[in-house]
Amino acid sequence: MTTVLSARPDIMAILEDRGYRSTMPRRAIVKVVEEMQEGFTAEDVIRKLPTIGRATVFRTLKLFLETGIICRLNLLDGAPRYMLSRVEHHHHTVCVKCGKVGEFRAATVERLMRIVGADLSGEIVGHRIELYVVCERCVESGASVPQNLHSSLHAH
Amino acid sequence: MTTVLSARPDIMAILEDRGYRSTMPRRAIVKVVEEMQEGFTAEDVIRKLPTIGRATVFRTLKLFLETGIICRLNLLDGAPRYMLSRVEHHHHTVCVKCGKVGEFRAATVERLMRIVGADLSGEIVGHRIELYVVCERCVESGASVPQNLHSSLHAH
DNA sequence: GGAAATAATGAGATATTTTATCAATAAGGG
DNA sequence: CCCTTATTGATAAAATATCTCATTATTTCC
Repeated sequence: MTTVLSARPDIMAILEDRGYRSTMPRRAIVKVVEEMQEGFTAEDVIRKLPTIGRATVFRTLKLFLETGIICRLNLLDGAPRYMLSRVEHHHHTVCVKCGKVGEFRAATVERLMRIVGADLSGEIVGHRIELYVVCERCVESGASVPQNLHSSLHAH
Repeated sequence: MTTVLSARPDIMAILEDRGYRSTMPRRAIVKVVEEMQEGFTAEDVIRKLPTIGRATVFRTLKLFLETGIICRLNLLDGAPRYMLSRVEHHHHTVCVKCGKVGEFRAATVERLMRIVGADLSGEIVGHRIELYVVCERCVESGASVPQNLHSSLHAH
């Protein structure tokens, strides 16, 4: 496992290369997304940019998602959360106590996909792995996993 | 990989063992959930049971989720989808063309968790793996993955 | 640099999904 | 059968997301 630290190259260039225009709202949202800590929601962006229309924020987040600029986390409940993508392919850890989001990479994951893929009738085009953890700080504070979460975490 | 076929034991008993009451709406929803094909939505259940209150359906699905009776899939967009849980721990495949949901188990997954866990500072309490695939039938019909999906499938 | 073409925006309505409230009802224990 | 209390249903409201379309901004082309 390796923690990925590299930041995105010039994000507006990614959009322009695909024929999208460099507009004020998009630049503003890029800035906010870069500054915002991981796991922000659409509403967080809207709050930070009250002069930009709601629809534009949703449209832009969707665009950023499609172009790989941000990625989306589907937590167990509540609104989807976003974070700036890193260059390299990776996966997320989510602390079930404090909600802290981390990331990890593992060569084993890629190998796993090959193994599973060999046994599958279709063709694998992507994957999503989310690990639910109790982060170090929460372990230290002695917090246990809420009982109601326990089953749903395991029963996929 | 093994396809898991075993059905749930008596579902109402699971609830009763936890002190929940066996009510008419819950029994009706259990029945619907058992009959419904995988990947149904809350709205599907509501449509099938028009005499039962909306709130009750949502409350009951949440209860079923917490008790592990059903599990939830967070697809790339749209409302969350549910399916009856199987006894054994497993994961899901989702066809990005036709939405068909499948499932798989792999010993490698469990091994992967141990490997990743050894490198992580916190403690793993659960995991979610979703494979995005093009299913056999869709491969045959020559459908390709929508371009806009491609990035978001890989950039986690 | 200016005009034409068109991509993008904003405002607000609307749709969708989910939760809260609370009086009425039904389930389970004795 | 009665009591206690969990559960329900109707409805309102919250939370989340999309649509519409007239207006504005960006790019392209000359």
